[in-house]
Amino acid sequence: MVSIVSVAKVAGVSNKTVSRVINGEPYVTEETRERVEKAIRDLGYVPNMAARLIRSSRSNTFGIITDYVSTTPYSVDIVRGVQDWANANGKTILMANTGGASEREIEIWKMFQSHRIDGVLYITMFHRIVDPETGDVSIPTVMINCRPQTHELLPSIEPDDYQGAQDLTRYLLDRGHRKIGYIRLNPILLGAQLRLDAFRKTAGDFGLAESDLSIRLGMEGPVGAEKNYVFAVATEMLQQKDRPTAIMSGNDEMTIQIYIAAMALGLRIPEDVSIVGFDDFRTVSLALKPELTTAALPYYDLGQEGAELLNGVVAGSKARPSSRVVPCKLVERTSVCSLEPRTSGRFDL
Amino acid sequence: MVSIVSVAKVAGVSNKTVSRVINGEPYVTEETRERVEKAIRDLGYVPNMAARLIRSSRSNTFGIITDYVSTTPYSVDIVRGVQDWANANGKTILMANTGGASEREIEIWKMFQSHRIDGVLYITMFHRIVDPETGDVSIPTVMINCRPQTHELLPSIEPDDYQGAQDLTRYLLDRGHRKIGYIRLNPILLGAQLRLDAFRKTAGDFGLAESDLSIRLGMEGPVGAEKNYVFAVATEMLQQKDRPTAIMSGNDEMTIQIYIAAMALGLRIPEDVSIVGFDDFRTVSLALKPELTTAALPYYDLGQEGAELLNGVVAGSKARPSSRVVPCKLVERTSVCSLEPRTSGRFDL
DNA sequence: GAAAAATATGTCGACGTTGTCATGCGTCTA
DNA sequence: TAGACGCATGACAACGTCGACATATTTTTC
Repeated sequence: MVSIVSVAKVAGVSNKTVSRVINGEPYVTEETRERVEKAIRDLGYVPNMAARLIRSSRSNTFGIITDYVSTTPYSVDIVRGVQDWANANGKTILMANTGGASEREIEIWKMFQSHRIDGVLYITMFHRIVDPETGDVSIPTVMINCRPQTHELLPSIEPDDYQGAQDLTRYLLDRGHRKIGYIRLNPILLGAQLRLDAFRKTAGDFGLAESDLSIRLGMEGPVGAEKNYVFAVATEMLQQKDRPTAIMSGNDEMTIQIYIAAMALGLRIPEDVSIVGFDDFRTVSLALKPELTTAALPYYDLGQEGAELLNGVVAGSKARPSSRVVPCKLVERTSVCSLEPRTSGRFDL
Repeated sequence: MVSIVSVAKVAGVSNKTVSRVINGEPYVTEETRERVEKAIRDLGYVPNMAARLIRSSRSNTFGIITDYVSTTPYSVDIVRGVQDWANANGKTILMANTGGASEREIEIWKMFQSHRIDGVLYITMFHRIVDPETGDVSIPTVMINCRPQTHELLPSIEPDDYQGAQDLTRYLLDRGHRKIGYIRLNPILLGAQLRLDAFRKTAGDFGLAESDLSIRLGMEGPVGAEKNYVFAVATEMLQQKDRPTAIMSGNDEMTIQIYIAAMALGLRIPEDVSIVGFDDFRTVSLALKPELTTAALPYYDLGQEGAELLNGVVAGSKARPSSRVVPCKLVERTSVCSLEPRTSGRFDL
């Protein structure tokens, strides 16, 4: 392997001078610099990170730990966000996933430590509460899409499920819907409660009575093996003589069944029922016709901001280990219609 | 940072002896070994990979390059497959994604080189033909879910789209379907042609005439901004007086619209039309009711086998740079019904 | 019971890089 | 014109690990 020494030899300078050129340090003549650069090109020299690390003990590397339950396919956008940030800032990414096994997790932390990682991003594939099994390893850590339960407060970045559901509810209210159905997400998901709370509160604040809201459970049970009531619940909801004019659902996946239930009853969307989803699973939200109005989880941004935050922590900013929250974005498509002249301004900013 | 030297000091032996213990070399007394191990535990010593690499110039690290068009959400299972293999075999994974930019790609290869990566897995998120932009870097490489176009033949691992479509077609024929509709995938996808060919050939071999097959284009245009005719095409197909008894579609995403089209026409699935998909996007195939019979792409296996193959290449097995193909798996659910007593054995193994 | 073999441990240097310090040279200041 | 200063470069050590080799101790062999 061609090293700094061979370059130095070819360029006729000392290895320290080559080092200076590589790192853009001052005090090198233009002429020397060019000679060295030519030698580098000619030899195809590439600096050896391992050697660099061994001297400076800064690896410029972040580790990513994921749990990787791939039921929520778009959450990998978090990783993409991190990678893009890392790329833009000259960091390297080491990746590992636990598959849920906690012995595995301990190994991973050891592995990270042995690579002298600068910091760790602990990423879960759905929004939840977890406690990282760090073993006795301590490396600066930021949690993304999850939050620690116990004492040891690690900074975390989470999606704002509450605000997302609030926006969707307002969107429906704004368009004149006064009887709204809500089919709930599996309650073991952290987002489920937040979204439901937002829905209730927002509708309540607007003046709707609890009787205007039909709130029903759509799924329950362990992730990956849940019981699914969505089709039945939606069918029932839509058969009431006083049926809702709009249905909100826990996520886009559930929405497919609501669509099918509606169509099976001969109802048109959005003329007869308006429907909104949550998550913006694009395989679903764009494939449904009419395309689905939904709230996009800010996965990519979570990744970017998480990396940014971790970088701050590593650099030593004594940042309060607070939990930051990133807003969801309402994606307006064509699954909702206005029932009456828009009651404008009611919820405008 | 605690190093081998501090351990040696505590244990009262030379650093070489510590090294021996760490690497499980012979010629160490049980008693010494225990003393050293205790010192390691007490100090929380973890070997420094960088230093190890610098000595042995084997990084035990694989790099992953992805293009990361996240339109095909489950293809990240490839990465999971690689990671699990790496974990089981003590390798580390460095990840980077191009986002499609080729300058970026060249940078990545440089970066990999500077980490003295042992080999590279070049992974695309949908099945296609690509030529890696390696710059002038040469590292052992295996391509997964894609295939090189030009001269420089790199080994590759691909899903067997042909066999998958063949299995699905046989499945329908076996159940008595003799008039079958087919809604084609975007032709710019490599799988599109393979799947269509398999469908045509298999139906033809069985004795169906071209007139028994209605083959229609469902999508076209650049990935991410394609034109979508699926709903219209499906509606039209199902309105023919002599309509097909079963419809195959390019992928599960398209299938949603076929379901909706069918329901809108008052047709029941599978009693009036049977439907099969392709890909097993579980957000869709499990969410549709009735659940969708489809062919699962072997993403996870692609990852595993790719890593395995790369390992062989790195170890120097002069393996022919052949293209290996991994079978798709038919996932039987409830979207297909039998039209007549099963013509058993026709296609049995 | 001496030579040979097997076992147990240590010394030293090298991997590729960069930080520290030293040196050489030209230019400015008083 | 001597001393001070700024710039350009080099010599050398050190980071943590392990391979090559050397040495010391025990066991086996005939």
